[in-house]
Amino acid sequence: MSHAMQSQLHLDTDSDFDDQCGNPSRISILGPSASKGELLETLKALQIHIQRLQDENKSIKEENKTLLADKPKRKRRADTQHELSAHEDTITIYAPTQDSAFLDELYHHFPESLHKVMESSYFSDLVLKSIPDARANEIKKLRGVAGDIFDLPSKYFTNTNFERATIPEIQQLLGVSSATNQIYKTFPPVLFPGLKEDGSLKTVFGNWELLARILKASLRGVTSLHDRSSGGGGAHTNSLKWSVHQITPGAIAWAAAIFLLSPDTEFSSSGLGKKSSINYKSLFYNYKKVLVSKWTTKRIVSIVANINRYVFKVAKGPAIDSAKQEDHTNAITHSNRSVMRSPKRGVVR
DNA sequence: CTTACCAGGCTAATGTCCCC
DNA sequence: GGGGACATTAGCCTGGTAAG
Repeated sequence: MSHAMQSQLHLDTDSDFDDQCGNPSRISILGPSASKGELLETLKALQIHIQRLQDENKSIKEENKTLLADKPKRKRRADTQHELSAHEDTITIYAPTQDSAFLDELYHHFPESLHKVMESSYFSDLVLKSIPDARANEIKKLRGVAGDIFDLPSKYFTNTNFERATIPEIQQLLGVSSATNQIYKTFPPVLFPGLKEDGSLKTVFGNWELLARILKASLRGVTSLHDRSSGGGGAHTNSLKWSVHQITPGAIAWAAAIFLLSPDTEFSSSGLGKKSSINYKSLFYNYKKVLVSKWTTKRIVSIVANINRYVFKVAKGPAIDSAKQEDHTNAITHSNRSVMRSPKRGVVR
């Protein structure tokens, strides 16, 4: 999977795309005389393959995130490199723990020249330690803009200890009836358009705008939300560093985790909320399962297209002519919009 | 005491604007 | 076009807090 790493080095995403999709050698597998049935068969196989690749891509991104968080970017860290070579090759990779499995997987994604370094306990300590750290930074960033994302006063979120459980609007989003009745659902109203729950999950994740805002803030930086006529640059955003050009089921599932709304003040690595006792980990897997299994359905496809457009389309120059966005997802966009604008969302800021 | 997490302040990187 | 001023970003550090 070194390809994913290479693509970090250059930002020309289009050429990547061409490499994979327009590669003549792949097409020639079929030969010029392929029948319609063969073509369809191949197309089907390719679609399945792509789906699998997207999933794989997601986990690689997760790994990348960790690694990049670790990479000695700042000068300060440079001197620690010397200690490494002197370090005895303590091998902690073989213990059958989850952490070790993770490291083992990382191991295979790296060039051989780095393997020695990776076997040092210094490396594993650093990697495992930086995971909560990177996550904390991400949460910190999102808390700062959570008010914008949810259309609620930002003071609800900037202070982690704010009594979010007592706020009626948040109770509605989470589907709890009162501050004392804190039983959380796997699919709370906030995941549905217009906060209308649907047990059959026919409309779940229909509130793509909310998910898209979370993902955009996370991937493109907080100011990308306000869509101002671009003030300045800034260090590379997460989407550049991770070479993310489209969202994945895991990304949506992550954005859907309702941690920001919950009364929890910290995101424990166990995936369990301390105050709320929400099992975020199982929520994540539930959401991901639904998304992956329905990834090719018309409804999810249009949601994904909407999110992708919102997050990744660069709104350069004057406002994009809405007529130009005419395509098959347009109808869905509009219908969703009208549903989203329910009276409940008219909260003053 | 150690570990895990987070907030706030700061640092280095980097894109855009604007004036020459 | 060249080169700062400026804005903005993620990452780092420190210190506080809570739990084991």
